Amino acid sequence: MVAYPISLYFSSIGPRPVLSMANAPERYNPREQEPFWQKTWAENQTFVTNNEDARPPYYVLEMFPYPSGRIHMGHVRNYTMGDVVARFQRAKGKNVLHPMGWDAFGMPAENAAMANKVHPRAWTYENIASMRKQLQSMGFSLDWSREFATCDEDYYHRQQMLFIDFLAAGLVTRKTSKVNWDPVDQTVLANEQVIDGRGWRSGALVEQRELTQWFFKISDYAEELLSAIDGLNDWPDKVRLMQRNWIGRSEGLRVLFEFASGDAGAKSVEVFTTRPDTLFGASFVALSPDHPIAAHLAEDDPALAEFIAECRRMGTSAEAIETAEKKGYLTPLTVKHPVIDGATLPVYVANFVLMDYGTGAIFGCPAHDQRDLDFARKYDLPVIPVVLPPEGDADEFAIGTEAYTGPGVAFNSSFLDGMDVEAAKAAIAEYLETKKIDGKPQAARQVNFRLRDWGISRQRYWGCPIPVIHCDTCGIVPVPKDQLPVRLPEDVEFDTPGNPLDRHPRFKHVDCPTCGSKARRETDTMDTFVDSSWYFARFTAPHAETPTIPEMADKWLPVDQYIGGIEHAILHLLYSRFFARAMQKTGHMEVTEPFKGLFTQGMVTHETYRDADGNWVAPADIVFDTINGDRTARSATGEPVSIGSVEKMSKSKKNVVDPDDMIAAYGADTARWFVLSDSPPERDVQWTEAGIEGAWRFVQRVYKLVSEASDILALDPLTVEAEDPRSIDMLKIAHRTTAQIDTDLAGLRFNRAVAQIYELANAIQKFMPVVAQAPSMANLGALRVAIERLVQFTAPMMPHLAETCWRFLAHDTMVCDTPWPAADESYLVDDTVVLAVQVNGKRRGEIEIPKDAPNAQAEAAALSLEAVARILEGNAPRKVIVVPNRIVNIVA
RNA sequence: GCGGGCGUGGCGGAACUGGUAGACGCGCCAGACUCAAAAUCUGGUUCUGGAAACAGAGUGUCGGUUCGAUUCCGACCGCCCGCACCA
Repeated sequence: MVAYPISLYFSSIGPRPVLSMANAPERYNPREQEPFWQKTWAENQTFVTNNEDARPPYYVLEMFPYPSGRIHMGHVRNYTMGDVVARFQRAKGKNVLHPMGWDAFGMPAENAAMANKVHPRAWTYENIASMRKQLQSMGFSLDWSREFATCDEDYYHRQQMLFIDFLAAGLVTRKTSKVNWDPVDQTVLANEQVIDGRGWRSGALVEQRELTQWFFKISDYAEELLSAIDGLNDWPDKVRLMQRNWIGRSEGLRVLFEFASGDAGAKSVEVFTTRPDTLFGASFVALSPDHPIAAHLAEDDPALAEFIAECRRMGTSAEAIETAEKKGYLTPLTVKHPVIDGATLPVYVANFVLMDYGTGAIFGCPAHDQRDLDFARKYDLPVIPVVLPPEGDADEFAIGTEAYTGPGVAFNSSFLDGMDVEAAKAAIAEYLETKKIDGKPQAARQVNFRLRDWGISRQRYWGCPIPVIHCDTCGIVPVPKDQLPVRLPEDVEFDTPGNPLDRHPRFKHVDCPTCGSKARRETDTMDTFVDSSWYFARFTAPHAETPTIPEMADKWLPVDQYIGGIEHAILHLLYSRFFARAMQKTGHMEVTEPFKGLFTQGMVTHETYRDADGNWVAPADIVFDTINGDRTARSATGEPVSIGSVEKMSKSKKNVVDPDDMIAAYGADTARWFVLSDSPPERDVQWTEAGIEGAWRFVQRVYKLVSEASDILALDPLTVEAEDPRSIDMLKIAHRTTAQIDTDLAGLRFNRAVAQIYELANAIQKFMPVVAQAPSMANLGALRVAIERLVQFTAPMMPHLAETCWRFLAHDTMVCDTPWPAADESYLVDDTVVLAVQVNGKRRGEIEIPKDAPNAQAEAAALSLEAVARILEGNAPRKVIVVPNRIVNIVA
């Protein structure tokens, strides 16, 4: 049979399309239909959002992609979910904003420049062009008129304006911080470029190096960012918890320890502790390798200097520091124990003490802190338990290999004995606050945050230039707004590592905007997290001369539904929350929380394959056989291939499926349906060939169902109305499905909505022969309701197929413009309910009784069951529990 | 190392707030249609025993709370995400 393109039959979306099922192709052809509808939507500007539209606004946003060059299945899944939300809300009568852009600055463009001699700009925009094409072939309801890339001059220009405003508002500061330094390549490395302590290109041992850098003062907002989490009710609890822990508010005590011996270059050292109640169990003091006292000691102690140097070769990531073996260097210093007269404690320099948390010095109480305990066991220090667990015995309680960190009462602790942990903390604080060392109180209570200021300086080319000039006379001078943007120069070389801006004379050497004397332009660019911290606001007025138009930002923000990967749960979301506050402070909008609803989706995974030599093999190059019931794989050339574990799709393991291939083979709708089916959206989904084929079959099934239904609906209705309860059953299912899908889509439980749609399709399929045989008004009416709803429910997920089907049902409008159907409550209630009957919690039968029947009736019906009587053996039940309309449990 | 999460048939998963475990899909088995195959349709499908009725077991492991636990609590095992310069 010749597959005529349906577009021949529906050559316009005008008011009178020609409908003829007689000539329609038997199978749905996405290659014809998908481009047709995409073109139709584009020509009609169906998804272009008007800011002035009177309908209630709804802003749905997916985390924008990095333009790596190809979309991957993770993108397909993420953007399909967002599109379902957008199309669903649109059908619900909202004015939906659903934009797309590109997170386009970043390291890969510079790496490509070094590897392939291609300019980062050219590389990036080429990637954007091909990815845009790919996304467009998916049929997403995006407003492409608002598209931008963060590397667009327009965008980074406005970002520089924001920086200048933040600087004026006191939200920016400069201070030193450590970076990974590659001594061979003479360049700063990202954490991911440090592999086992060595630079990824040079292989040289990485050193920590101090640089003066730009920071956003996010820590000023620590308390506010923490407390506002309580209001983020539409965020996953796990993300809220992660953010709380990241901010890490802790109440503790700063305690001065006076030196007893040795030359520290100071009279005392200040430590921060959250467990001052364990002070009587202290057995050492440890300083960060970056502590000034450690530096002072190292001046005359080459061994210590070497130890500190060794610590600095660990790289700067917390992960590297904390997973390294705990090591300490015993200094000649001792300190006086603050609460035990005459006692002294040794002072170590230890690799696990961080300079930028607390005071850079700690006291160790090994009995009640695991890290301290490991350290004490290693260096043979005393372990004195001072907190007794509830029901513990003070004479017998001892610490083995595990520290006790739970609740209890103080003991071995002089005047604290008998107090619980909280009371002991208060008592010791009160005591030390009144004592003086060197004229200062020995302790002060302090609220401390783990959250550090946000370092935004990057010594790289492909980022937003920080718009300031360093003048020897005037100091730091912001570039005047009328001289913005500070443009990235085009003529740069990537032959040598390091920052091309720093060796670019015309960029670097400028005159001071204030005094006109020779000055230096800042050559650091901004962290790409800055770019992604306000793009959601820019989408509300993407062409404005200013960063935002405040009325537009306030109209749309916060984003009603934000969707992206869990890997962004902390940094990106926290930075964006900070940015919203900073933008409010500087008058760019009123909203302080950028994302009202947040959804974090899981990854797309796939089996891995390796050939006999252990090389990874791509799924596209594999043929599967079933031998003795076992699934085996071989390469296209017949070589055996072993099937490995299921892992996140990654280029390195070649277990990737190219969305383009899927779209070419099955069409966008099938790919969309597959990524929504089965797996709950927050969980990882495994891509399987069987799964995609199942989705393809359902596409064809819907098409066939609708075309058959449209034939039946064209029958002449019987003039005599036959009473048919089956039409009522059909309507009940249709309305029940309506109610369920509404809840499921609103809650982003796409997999459940998919299951509902399958059930509706199954029911329609069974009902159609009934209608064909008895085409009464009631039956025809029920079929029309059911089949139209089936098409409407599939529309957000498979929009092209749904539009085609909608035409078959004699509509001359588009389904994407059709209001969402409502469930009729009267079809949702049943007169009777089926209750399970349990004996001792085990299901033994069921009873059907009227809904809301009295408990006594349920009990009587349950006891009259034969299976129940058999188990009771004539004995009276000890107890009967009736949960109305749910269950009866008999305790024998 | 620290913080967070996940674990249910052969497979993906469902189960509202502690109330019938396995909806729906995939796969498989049987049947229909076909010269045949594909496609499609119908039925079956947690495991063990049994012809069946039915009985027993069962939601990573071990234990606890409860009339009743996939759901709550504790310990453990495995996998995943983040850890501030990947995006």
